[in-house]
Amino acid sequence: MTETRPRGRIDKRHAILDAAFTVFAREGYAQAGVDVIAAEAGVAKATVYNHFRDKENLLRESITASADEAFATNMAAVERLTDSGGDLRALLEEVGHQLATCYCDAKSWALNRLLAAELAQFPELLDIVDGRAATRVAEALADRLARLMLAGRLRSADPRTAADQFAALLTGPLAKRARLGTKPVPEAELREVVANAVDTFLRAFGAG
Amino acid sequence: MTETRPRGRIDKRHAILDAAFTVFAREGYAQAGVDVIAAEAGVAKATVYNHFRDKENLLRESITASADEAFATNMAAVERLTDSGGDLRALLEEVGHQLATCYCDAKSWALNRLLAAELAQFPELLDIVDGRAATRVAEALADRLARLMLAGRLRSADPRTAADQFAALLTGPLAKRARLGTKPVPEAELREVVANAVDTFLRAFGAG
Amino acid sequence: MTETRPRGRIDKRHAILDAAFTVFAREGYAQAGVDVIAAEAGVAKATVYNHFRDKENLLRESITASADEAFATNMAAVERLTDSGGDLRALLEEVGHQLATCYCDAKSWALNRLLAAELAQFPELLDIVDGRAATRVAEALADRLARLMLAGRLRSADPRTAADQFAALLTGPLAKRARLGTKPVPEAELREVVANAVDTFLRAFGAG
Amino acid sequence: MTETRPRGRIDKRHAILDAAFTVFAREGYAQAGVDVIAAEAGVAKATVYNHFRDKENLLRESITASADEAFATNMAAVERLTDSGGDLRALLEEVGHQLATCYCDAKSWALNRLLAAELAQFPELLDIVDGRAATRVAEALADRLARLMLAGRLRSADPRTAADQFAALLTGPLAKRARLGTKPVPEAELREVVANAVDTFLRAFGAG
DNA sequence: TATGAATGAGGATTCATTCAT
DNA sequence: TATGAATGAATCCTCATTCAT
Repeated sequence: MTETRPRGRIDKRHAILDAAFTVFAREGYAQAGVDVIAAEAGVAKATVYNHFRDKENLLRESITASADEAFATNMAAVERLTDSGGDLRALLEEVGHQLATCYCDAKSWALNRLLAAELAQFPELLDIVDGRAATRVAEALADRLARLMLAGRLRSADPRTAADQFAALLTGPLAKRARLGTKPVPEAELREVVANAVDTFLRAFGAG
Repeated sequence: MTETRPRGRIDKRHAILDAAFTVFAREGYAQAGVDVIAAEAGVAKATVYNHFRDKENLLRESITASADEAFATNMAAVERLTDSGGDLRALLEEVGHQLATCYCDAKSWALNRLLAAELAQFPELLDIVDGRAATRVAEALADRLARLMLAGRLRSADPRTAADQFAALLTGPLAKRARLGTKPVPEAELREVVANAVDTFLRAFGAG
Repeated sequence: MTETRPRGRIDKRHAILDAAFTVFAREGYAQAGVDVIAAEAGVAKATVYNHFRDKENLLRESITASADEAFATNMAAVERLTDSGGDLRALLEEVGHQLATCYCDAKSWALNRLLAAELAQFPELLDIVDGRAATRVAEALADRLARLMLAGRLRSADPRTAADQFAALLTGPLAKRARLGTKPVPEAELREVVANAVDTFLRAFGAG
Repeated sequence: MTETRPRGRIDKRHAILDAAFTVFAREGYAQAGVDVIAAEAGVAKATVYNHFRDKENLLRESITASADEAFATNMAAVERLTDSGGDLRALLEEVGHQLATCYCDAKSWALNRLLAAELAQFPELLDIVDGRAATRVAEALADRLARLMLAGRLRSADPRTAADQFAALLTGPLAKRARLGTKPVPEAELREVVANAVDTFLRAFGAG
């Protein structure tokens, strides 16, 4: 009763963004109907237009929100890559596992597919996702690896290359096993992929 | 002049398939207009429907043709991975470069994006591409790596894991630099990616 | 000026129903274009679809409305068949004339032709027209004849048969002279048909 | 082997006409597809166009053939109305029954419905059917009734009116019971309708 | 702001018809 | 003549968007 309206506004905006992402991911931008999104959000079609000028803008905003969300979870994983002097392999596996879990989240796959789908039509979307999530996460990972190199826990090498390859060793095999996200990857497989990635990474970048 | 008509049918079918793939890749399945495809193929819209019952089927067939094409070029690359007793790093770099070139081909990116885009709507497409190209190429690569392991040129390891990781070390960094195929990768960068991939791969899987 | 909007909805619905019946009758269901109907109704094509889900449903509803209309006029005629103790022949001729006028109305012929036309495709249409108009009118006519029999003004006979035959003696010859409704029947001919029908009817069913 | 071709031509023409009438009656002119007709006739679509210039002409010709057929059967019935000095009621019932059987033939209903359906678009069709069947049969019936009047077996009256009413007393009730031809009329009902018609007819037109 | 109604532009698909063999 | 292929026009229906309340 204290905050009926200001809250309601925000809730509606959120509901629409959520619905939009869900529907866009499920049906693709062109196929997705604004009425479907409105229905899924529980509002009238015109309300969607009141909040987000047009369909294209709605896509942009829903992707932006989704990228921000992905950034937060990915960063949480990367930030755990802090040298506490313990077992490096165990640390990498823990971080790798957490990253892999992020990648395998349904919304993450959806974002990637949606991005790939609409990239040709809306190239700015890649800038949004890169600028808000992908590049920043990659840089943060490179930062952490650089510190491990400096600390002598990894051999000296280009940290960006190392970061890209670490990520690639996770996402490549995962994409295959998850059938681009259309199939859940069992925990055991996920751990295997992570273990293989870390093993190769350490053979290539391990100190000494 | 020698082959007026029987050729015509096949030519038309081919022209439509090509046009379809181009337009689907450029605009996405839902956005793509059958009239646009017909125009691009230089036939009447109804002719498209005579050859390919409906739009969905046209997508399936154009993806199938595209997968077959991709399979041929990728296999040509993998088959060069034959131990001639020479420098293994050079051999891997040559094969890696050829594979990387395949991946960076515009049609290859287009196929991947289109696949990602329509996967949610048409899951069978992934089966088509996997069954006709991806899995077969991966297996062939694993086969070649297995023989190198057997010959003692690589350490003993699971060849499928090795193959997946080799591919991942190429595609991951390439996807990033090519912005999922929307930007051409300069030859120098491509060579750098390949060199990095081979370097890491050899550190991880090299013999002795 | 008093009733700006709420009226608008209903007006539009009515306009569409009228236009639909006109166009369906003129061109047949399959040939009729929804755009033509919309234009005739003065609304946008999509508005037709907003009100009546699809073309088939629009046919059903427009036939229903038309049947209701026909029922009203026909019943008004039948209800005048009330024994006021006067000249029976004159009474029958008056009622017959009014019925004949109903039958010869352009909309009535149109309904019959449309019904015949689409019966093979949409058998339910006959149920609609029978249930809403034809059967009810025939029963009402039989009721009135039964009372005349009971009152001794007609000989005792099966009232339904008598009703059917009375109607047949009107519609049969009228259909011929009106060329199934494509030609107007001059008033003189109409009176002649009615007189002949009543004459035969009274010879067959007159009392004593 | 003696007459492969000349026969084949005629057979094909016939097959197409039959198929056309069947399909037109089943689906209506506009809805009927020329390919469907061709398929039903077992020929290629273009062959239909070789024989019958266009769809409209095919309709005209198939209706003409159908009208000729109907004329033959109806005339056979009317011609039995010959005063052999015997029981007039029995004679009328026999002829009435035969006529009723003609009317209740599936092709006859189909012709009537098709005619009603396309009358608005192709008014000449009514002239064809009238000129080739309806009017001629009605005139022949009037002729026979005139002779019965002259012979004193029926009272003197306008023979055309009598003929029209005799027909109407059959077709009216039959149309109702057959649901315009969509439902078969059991033999018992048919006999009842005929008996009622003859009864009324004889009360109205019987001698003395 | 939230909504129900209205719309115009567009898209998949069908079909009568023609052409070349 | 009989056919398979090709086509252009038409048609149903959808959908992003706007307007009036």
